[in-house]
Amino acid sequence: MARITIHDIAKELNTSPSTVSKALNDHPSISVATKELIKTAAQNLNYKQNRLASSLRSGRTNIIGIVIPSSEIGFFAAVVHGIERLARTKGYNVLLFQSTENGEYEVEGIETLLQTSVDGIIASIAMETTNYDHFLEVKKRKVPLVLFDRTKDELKAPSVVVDDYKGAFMATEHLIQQGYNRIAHISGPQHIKIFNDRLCGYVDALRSNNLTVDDDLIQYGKNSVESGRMGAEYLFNSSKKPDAIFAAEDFTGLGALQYIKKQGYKMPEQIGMVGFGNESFSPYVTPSLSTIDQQAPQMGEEAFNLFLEALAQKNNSTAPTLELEQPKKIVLDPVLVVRESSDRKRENHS
Amino acid sequence: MARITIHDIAKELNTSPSTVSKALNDHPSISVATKELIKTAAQNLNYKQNRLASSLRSGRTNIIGIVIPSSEIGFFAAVVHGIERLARTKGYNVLLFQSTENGEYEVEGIETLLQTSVDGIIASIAMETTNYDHFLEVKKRKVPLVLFDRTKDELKAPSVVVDDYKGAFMATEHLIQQGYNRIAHISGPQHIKIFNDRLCGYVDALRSNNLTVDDDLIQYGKNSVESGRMGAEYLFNSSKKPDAIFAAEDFTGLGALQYIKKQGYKMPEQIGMVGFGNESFSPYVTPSLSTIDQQAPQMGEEAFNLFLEALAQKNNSTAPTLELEQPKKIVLDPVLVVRESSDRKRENHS
DNA sequence: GTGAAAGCGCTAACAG
DNA sequence: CTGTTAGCGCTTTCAC
Repeated sequence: MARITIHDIAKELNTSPSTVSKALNDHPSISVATKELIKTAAQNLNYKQNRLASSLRSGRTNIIGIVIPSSEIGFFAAVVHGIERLARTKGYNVLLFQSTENGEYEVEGIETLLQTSVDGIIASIAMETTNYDHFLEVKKRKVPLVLFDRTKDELKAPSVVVDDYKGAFMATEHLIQQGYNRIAHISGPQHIKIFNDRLCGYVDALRSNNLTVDDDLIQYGKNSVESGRMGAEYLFNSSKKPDAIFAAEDFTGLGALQYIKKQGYKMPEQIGMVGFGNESFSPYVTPSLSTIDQQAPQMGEEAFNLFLEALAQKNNSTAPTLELEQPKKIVLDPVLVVRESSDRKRENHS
Repeated sequence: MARITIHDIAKELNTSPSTVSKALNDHPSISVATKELIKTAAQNLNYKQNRLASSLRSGRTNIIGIVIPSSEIGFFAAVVHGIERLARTKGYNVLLFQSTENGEYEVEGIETLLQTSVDGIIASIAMETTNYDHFLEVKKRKVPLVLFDRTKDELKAPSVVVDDYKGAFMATEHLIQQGYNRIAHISGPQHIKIFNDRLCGYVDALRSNNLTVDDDLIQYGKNSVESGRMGAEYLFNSSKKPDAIFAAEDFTGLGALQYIKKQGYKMPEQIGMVGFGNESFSPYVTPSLSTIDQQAPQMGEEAFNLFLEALAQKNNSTAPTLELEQPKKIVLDPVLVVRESSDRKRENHS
């Protein structure tokens, strides 16, 4: 009645456990006939491999760990989807951790993944993280580490990001082309690279279009609907009201959008707005929110591919892993998604 | 340079592996002094437990498997959050599978969880699932199984749901109280219990308010924005136009809402609308969508508690588990969330 | 092409 | 309170 093991199958067929193991793993040195025999017997006995035992012995789990801030942020959920979809085809399963932007939870998550002997870790760093020892630990244990979106160059891990600078530049220039010229920016925490990059893209787009950069038009929010609302409130109560806002991500943009609507401004006629991230709600708000799409599913797939590369490199230990060389960094092209909130030229919204 | 094991610690301290193991696990039979000693040594050597070995030996993984249709549906993401938050405090980790509503993936997911020897499985059944053998397999292997939201009574597993009938009744009655009287319903696949329950709640609310139930006002959709749009289109092109819609979930509601807006109807003045599920986008659409909140985080916590109960019952094998008795079923109270799409009496929207 | 033997790292009796 | 022993179920040399 207890769980069926390869010993049971071996006994049943008067053969040895090792033969059964090899047969079930399609080892080349087993004849097709016995493989057949063993596989059907396994089916009949309703045998299920014990992966713990297998992994303990072989040193591989075929599990890849993912650490993200939150799967309630559509972007991360979509990246995970991309990873999973590809991982499945390669025989990998996914163990998911959410840090909820909390540094300690992130440490715990990494710890657990390491204890579980995952074959690799793909992560996007939590907002609150300031110490990176846990990631260094991953590298020290020679577990392949790949970062995406919220990366950290100092960790020298292969990574995949969208070109945040370019995306911000595109968003800002789009607003300029729509005829807005007092464009404000609500950014995020500057210790996170992507928000700084987006800020730089915004600034450079203004400059290269001969618009002045006004510090008073730059707000620093915390990536929430609420902080977007507050940022907009501040901007519109200042002496230098903007006529458009580029928000560093869609949640902030949504908050700002709500405030602007509430104040009775017409959007996009009077005020324009572009977000960043193409969140799932963005097409559905009114006016629908223009944004920069970050190519989430691709990002996931690229991240998984980087993991496979790192794994191959690790196993192929003929080369002693030149730690000196720069890790591979894949930069995806952002895509501008124009919706009602910035489409002043057409004004084709209902 | 290789991974540190308890043997290394034992050697270091001239003691035995078993003592080290016990100390690290806070076994009562070890003196506080040696525990102290061993723990600091472990820290210094940067020891990390090998959970595979531990689990293989002990028979417990402290991992709980979750199978959901998709974490891109806010409700499921929120339930998972609820489970995780509680599980963490009890020393459990979560292994997450998404079936993407696909029956085969669901089978694969369950299979993998079983192979990984998770201590229990919490699941919500995929739309496409019609065969339940994989869930029966879980029970056969004596792995505690808990279902939530998309449950199946025949599986005789403990479960937690929101009172779907009551929620639908509340939603419909709310529309009636707002003065609507030709209330349509866009439902979901009827082989899924919750959608049938919601349909019944709708019907009974009409009846108990002396409104006639008109089959032509009932549409059967597939839980997507698109199918909501189509359902609404059909209803508004029929000879019997409704003046309100109760949608079986928010995605459908959103699609219907979009169609209605596009047609130029004023909402809620002319047409009222209530959804179900309180998706993350629902407060942000225009008009914001009234809905039934399903208490997702609570649902997650209750589900985890049911798992703990089942586990306790399994271990406490003095009683030979009366399979005859009905499994525990927790029914949460739904909460009506009134927003702009149905708030005709106040009409306090911007 | 098949089987015997060893052991992955840990925990759980049990003896001391 | 500590140490010895055995073995979880599997994979992997290495003989045959």
